[in-house]
Amino acid sequence: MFEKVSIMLQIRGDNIHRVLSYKRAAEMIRELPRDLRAIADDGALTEIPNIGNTLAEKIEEMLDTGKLEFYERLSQEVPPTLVDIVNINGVGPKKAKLFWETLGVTTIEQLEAAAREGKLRDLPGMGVKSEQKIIDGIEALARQTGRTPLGIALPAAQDILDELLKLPQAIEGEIAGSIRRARPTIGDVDLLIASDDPAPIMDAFVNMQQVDRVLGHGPTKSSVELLNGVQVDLRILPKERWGTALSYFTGSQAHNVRLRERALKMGYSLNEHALRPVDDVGNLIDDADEILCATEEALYQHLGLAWIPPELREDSGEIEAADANKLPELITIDDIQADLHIHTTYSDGKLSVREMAEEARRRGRKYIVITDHSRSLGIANGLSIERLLAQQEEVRNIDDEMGPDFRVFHGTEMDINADGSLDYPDDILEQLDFVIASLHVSLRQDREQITQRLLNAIQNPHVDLIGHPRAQQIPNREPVDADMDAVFAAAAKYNTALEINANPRRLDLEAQYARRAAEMGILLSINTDAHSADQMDLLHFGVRTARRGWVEAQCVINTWPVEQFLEWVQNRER
DNA sequence: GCCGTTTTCGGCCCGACTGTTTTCAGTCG
Repeated sequence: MFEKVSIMLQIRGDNIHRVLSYKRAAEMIRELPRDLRAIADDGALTEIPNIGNTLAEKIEEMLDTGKLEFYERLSQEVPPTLVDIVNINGVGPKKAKLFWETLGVTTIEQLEAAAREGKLRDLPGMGVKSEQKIIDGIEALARQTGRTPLGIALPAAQDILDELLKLPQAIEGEIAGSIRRARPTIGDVDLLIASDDPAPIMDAFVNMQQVDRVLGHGPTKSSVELLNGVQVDLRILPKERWGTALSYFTGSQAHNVRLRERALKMGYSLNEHALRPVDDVGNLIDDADEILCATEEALYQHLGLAWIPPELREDSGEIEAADANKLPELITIDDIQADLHIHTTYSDGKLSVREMAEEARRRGRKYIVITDHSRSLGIANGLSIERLLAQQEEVRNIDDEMGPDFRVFHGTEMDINADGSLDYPDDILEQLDFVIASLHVSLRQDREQITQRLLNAIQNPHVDLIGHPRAQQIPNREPVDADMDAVFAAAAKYNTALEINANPRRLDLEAQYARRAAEMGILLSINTDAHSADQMDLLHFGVRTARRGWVEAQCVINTWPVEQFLEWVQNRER
């Protein structure tokens, strides 16, 4: 609602900072790891950054009545459907207002018809090209499938970058933007290349075979839309400006704004090229030399800050932490000792127990747990109690064969059934080394039921870990509607760990929830949930997600040596 | 509309590219 209001205010011509206030509030609310209602009940709405008294009141009104009177009134002045028109690439609030006031256009359909009839070209500031651009933009919008999952975007971006880096003019390159920050979904791909001769690289870029249309083509910046609908932006700057360029192009925008504000207070204007000295009122000092930063470290140092890992750059406290020298020591992929969530041909995996063990060992893991699906999940060939016990024998044998330096344990990924019961009885769970409980069915139950199912699992003394707790699938399946405050409270109380599932289709818990869990002292576990050997290579997505959640190694149980892991599992059951 | 190592009032980051204009507004990130 606030995002919509923000755009409507902009069309109306309100003060841009008021407009941005609504926009920032909307962004903040979207990323919250708690229910807005729970925060409101605590009277803590204004503790959310960018939410002041006015917006807090509006939130309360919406929570109480389901409506916002301010929006209703605004809708009388500005047709809400104009918001859709602003979503067309190349159309902003000014053009939307122009089309509405001169032609009475309020919907995308009307705009497309007007454009095709050639009615737009004669409007002030418009021309034939602009008219065609709007038609293209509407067609592109129809093709768009929304945000791209990180798991798709990252390898695709790497392919394009590798291709461009083959050119002799390219010195080095990096994927920047939200991919570098490891957001679970990506709006567009941002690439940065260092070069003193950008033109040939730009030309190669806009002429790549997978390019559908060129959105912009300049000497230092170009944008294209690929045939698959993904937008890719390329920036090229000289190597001696790499630090400011990479920082700028990594974002987030909110983080950049904070850095630039900080630079101004220190007497510098910061952009992607350099730091430039300014006077007291912020005007550039003409004859002063600019300060170049060849590395991000140098830039942050000039700003009096420790280097901030990209995953933290969301203006969610990282600048304050860097200022106080209290940045977390983020977990790295080398910290991971084990994979506690692995499937085999016993259920729906592609490889045998032995093959998965060998693949895990080859990738440097020190121990794994075999966790196939439980009996009720027929679609995944879930294991009956008999098959589960037979599997245990095989796991024991393979564990023996592989020697003391690589351990194979036996567990299960047990379903939390729709009625809230667990899929194996306690006397069976007791015999397993490690128990994951997960939601796979009846995910659209109401909040009370879903929450109770999760609590039932968390409270069972044999359940060690809740697998992919919110059961989301990116980009299509929304998370379950659970009371996460209650889930976290129970996990803390019963010392049950929560998973960060590394598969890029899940990334669940998401970062903001992982952060909150870790702050509450809840243990986490980053696992691949691998059904095949190559899925074991997706581990880094889970680690990146954990890093976005400010997670340090010691609160992730599979960073522990095997002895510590076993001790924890055994002690917590008592 | 938010917010405070200068401020409870008066600020609020910065630049590239396009298309329409004769110097810049609009859009985007």
